[in-house]
Amino acid sequence: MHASFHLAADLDTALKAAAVAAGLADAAAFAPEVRTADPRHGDFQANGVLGYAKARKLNPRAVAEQLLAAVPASLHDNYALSIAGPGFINFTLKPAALHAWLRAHASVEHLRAGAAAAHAGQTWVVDYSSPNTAKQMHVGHLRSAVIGEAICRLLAFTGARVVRDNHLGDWGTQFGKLIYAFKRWADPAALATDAIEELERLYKLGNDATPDGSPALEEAKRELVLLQTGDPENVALWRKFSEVSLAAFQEIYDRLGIRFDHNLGESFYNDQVGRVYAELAETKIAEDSAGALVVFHDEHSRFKRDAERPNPFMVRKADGASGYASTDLATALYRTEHFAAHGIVVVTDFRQADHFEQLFLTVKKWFAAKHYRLPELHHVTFGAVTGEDGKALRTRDGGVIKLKDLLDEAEERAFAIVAEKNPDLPETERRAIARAVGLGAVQYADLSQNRSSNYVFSWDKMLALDGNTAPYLLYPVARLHSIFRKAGVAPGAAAAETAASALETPAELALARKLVKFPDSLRLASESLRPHFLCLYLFELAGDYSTFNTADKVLVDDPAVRARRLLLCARTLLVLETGLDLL
RNA sequence: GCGAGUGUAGCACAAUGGAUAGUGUAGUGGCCUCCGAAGCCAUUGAUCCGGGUUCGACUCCCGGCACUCGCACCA
Repeated sequence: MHASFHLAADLDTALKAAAVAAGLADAAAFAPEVRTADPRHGDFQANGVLGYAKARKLNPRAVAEQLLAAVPASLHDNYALSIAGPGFINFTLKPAALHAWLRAHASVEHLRAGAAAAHAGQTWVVDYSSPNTAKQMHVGHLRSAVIGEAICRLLAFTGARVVRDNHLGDWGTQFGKLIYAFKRWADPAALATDAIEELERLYKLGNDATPDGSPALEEAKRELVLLQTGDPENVALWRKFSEVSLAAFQEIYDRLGIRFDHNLGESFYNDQVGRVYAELAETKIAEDSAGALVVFHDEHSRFKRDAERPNPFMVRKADGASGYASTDLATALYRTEHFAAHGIVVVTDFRQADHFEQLFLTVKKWFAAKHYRLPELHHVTFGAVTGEDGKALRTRDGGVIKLKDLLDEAEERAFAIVAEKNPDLPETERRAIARAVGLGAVQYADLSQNRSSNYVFSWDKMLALDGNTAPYLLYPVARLHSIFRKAGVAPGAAAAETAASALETPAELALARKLVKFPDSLRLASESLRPHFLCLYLFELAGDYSTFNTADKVLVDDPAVRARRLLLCARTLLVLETGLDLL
């Protein structure tokens, strides 16, 4: 039945053609606005008739009738069409069409093939996680990593070449301080056992020992100059800091299923900021202000200069040093030129919104002046993680929670639950389940909401066995595998599926209707860079499956009924596993 | 002070300008000789306030209020 993957997109195309065929005035301007519908009304609905008719003083119901009369006959094979209310067009898939969709989408390749249209042939650079080296990752680093990775997977699944880039904070004054502290107080034994922990201790020592105006700070600055001018000892130390840090980060990334293509930190752009200065000065985009090189965006009400708010975008500090604005500018250029990025996505918390807005404004002016191709620029923001009291999440004694400890606790808590619910399982299996559920719960809890406000962290809620949580989604996966074990067939075995009879019961039809909407949820999630649309879809699918599973027994004696229910089970399992794999 | 983000049931969240604002938790009442009850079914309860645009507004615009955050050499 389906030439393409998106039923909504197909309907949109069909209605546009129908508008022309029906000879509607100004048919080219008609936008059908097809979207998934509330199941009470059908599977898809077209809302565009209302606006179109209103603007031209036509009766919307009459326009809708003209459209339906002009629609290709083949559409009626697959859908029941109706006009409702003031002029909505409703499309309800016929059971045979649902059945055909199920038969046609037998593997993840089938799902991927159609989805690839959204970002086909494009290169997207995604900048996420991006911690500072010489410090451990803490709870504040969780969201960028989790959200960024989900966005990468969504873009890749919809056809993009994705460049995962970890923009490490590995350069700047703090490394002078760290070297200063390292040379004085480094503990070789501690370095051998837990290097990142020791580096972090030295980092704090270095900070505390070098207050403004102190001789120690001057000494730390000299260490930094030595580093920047290639002093072998300091360069070697700095390299060691990076290596130790990356090794520690990778342990976390492994647990979260993240593997970066590049770790192009700020240091990588150290020798590229000169070009930024030169081009911004030459094009008069940047100007001198109190000795610093800055860009003003006066034409933008938000960044307009006034007595209270100078609002500069500081490209080069008065002392000649580069700041993060300059490296970020160089980074944007590198990603555009070297990776030929069609889009750049930066995933950081919302507090950096002003910075990135000014950065993007500057990039636009700069690229336009130099006739560089401008990629799509997206800043994906999210709120802070807070405790249940609404304040920043901290340990009991007020310290910062290490990401490693948080992930450990997630696994332990999940293990306790698994041990209680399934005491009969062997230890190794309980551990494996606990890892999947615990880590999955942390990631899913983060992805399932689209909050730019703060995110309240609650162990009880994220590990709850019901509600929009990872355990709730993993449960039907386990049950489905169990059913196929009992049935003695592999999910998706083609021979068994040909025997399937027509879908019949309300629960079967509801489940099938949900399954065919998977592509639309992917489109929504990937185009808006908001993974929670996919989470919501999977949650609803899991619910429809549970209802089906309770209402209709799969392993019944009638071979045709059994075959069609196994077909439904196979596709549910496929979509659930494919969807969860993207998160 | 200026700017940004966020305000949806007791709590936590959803709603791509569409039809009667969805879900989870908590509360109440049902469902296991039956493929995993980590489940299912039923039920009570909400758009911060005031204007505006629109055939239609949680959504867009204007003005308040509340909370969080950002405002020149840290990233």
